[in-house]
Amino acid sequence: MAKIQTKKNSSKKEIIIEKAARLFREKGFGAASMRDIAETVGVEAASLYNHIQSKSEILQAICFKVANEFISHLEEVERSGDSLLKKMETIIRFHIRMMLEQYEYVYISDHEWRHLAEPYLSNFLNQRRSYRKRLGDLVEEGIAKNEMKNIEPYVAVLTILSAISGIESWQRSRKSTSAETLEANMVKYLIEGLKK
Amino acid sequence: MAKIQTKKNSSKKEIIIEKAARLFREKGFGAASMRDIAETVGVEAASLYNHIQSKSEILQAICFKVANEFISHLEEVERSGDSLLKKMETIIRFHIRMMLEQYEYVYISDHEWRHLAEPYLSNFLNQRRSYRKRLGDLVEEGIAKNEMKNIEPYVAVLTILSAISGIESWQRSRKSTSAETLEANMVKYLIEGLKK
DNA sequence: AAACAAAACTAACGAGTGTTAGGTAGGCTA
DNA sequence: TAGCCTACCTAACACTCGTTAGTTTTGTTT
Repeated sequence: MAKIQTKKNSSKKEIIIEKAARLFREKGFGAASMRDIAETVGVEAASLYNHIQSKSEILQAICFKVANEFISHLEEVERSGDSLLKKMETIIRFHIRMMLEQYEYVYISDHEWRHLAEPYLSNFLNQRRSYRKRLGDLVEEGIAKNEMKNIEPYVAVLTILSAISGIESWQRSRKSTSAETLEANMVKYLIEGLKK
Repeated sequence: MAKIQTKKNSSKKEIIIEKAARLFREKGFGAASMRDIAETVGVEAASLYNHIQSKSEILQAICFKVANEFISHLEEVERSGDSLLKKMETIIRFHIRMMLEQYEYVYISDHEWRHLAEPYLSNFLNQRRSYRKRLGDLVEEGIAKNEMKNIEPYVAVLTILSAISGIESWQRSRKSTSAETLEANMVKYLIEGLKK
């Protein structure tokens, strides 16, 4: 019998994913059980299966939602007529804001993707590799056009993306430094370090 | 009955920790079972308990070994008479080399510490916070002495440490870029971005 | 050869895992 | 009102988990 996707169904599914995301981030994918998720949703574990097909499906939904957002933003930036340094800054700011506004989802996509089942795992890694390659091409062009320092593009991209992903550890203690200060200073460091 | 620590005993314990580290890194602490570890050691799971006290103990040993190495290196650098920029460069290079040479251990200390049990968890986080604070003080002094750009010290430290920890994702595909290129270019990016 | 301790083994424990089967209450439509 | 579908429930299955108990093998020392 085919599942009919009603409004109620899809919104409950979204609630489940949202609650699960919180738990996956706090305890890790493996340590967060279906019974844990069910409890925060306010339902028995078995009832979750009226809305989702498996625990894996939740992880897949989260990882690919995030990946798609980054890819489509990149395509938008690539089409723009900005300078290469400006393009990189736009991308860096987008990453930082995603990390601030969609913390749970981005964190999981960064740290729990290894628990994806095949073929989603390979798929995810291919998208990731391709995304980084395209960022590297932007840096390479920026160097060629004398906008940027001669830093090996792969290493520059790795440095930038890793630095941003470390905002995760700021999220746990948001007290002393504001989000604005964080964004402004990290952009300053990463962009001025890249600028010729 | 007190356990007697013979030479054989301690070396077998080290083997167990080494093999476990590999598995913790590959599958995560939660997903790597004692039976997995036992298999790679070439023994039954129950036999592991002749050498270690618990699965947690393995994680503790790894995390604190790494933490202690970083702390004692920092103390050495603090005592040196180098400029502040040079001090930071020394620390950055040390972090990168640790990431290259003790990949498994450093990775686990970076990513699996959340599975530590109390009171080790709090202890670990305190050491981490104190370490970052001391790095921040170096940056703050570097700014005051006009050696460095005025980047919020906490953000600068976060950026540096996160960037380096991202070398993890390079380790998985070591083909195109050599370790030397990686170190040289990352140091260049992080130091020149910091230099006034 | 006898004695001893270290380190391996088998077997099992209690708890927790994702998931399925089968049943029931409540609301919408014919 | 009768039928139907959705979303919940309880109960259970077939594992796997870390760990312990009790026993046997192995290797060294007297």
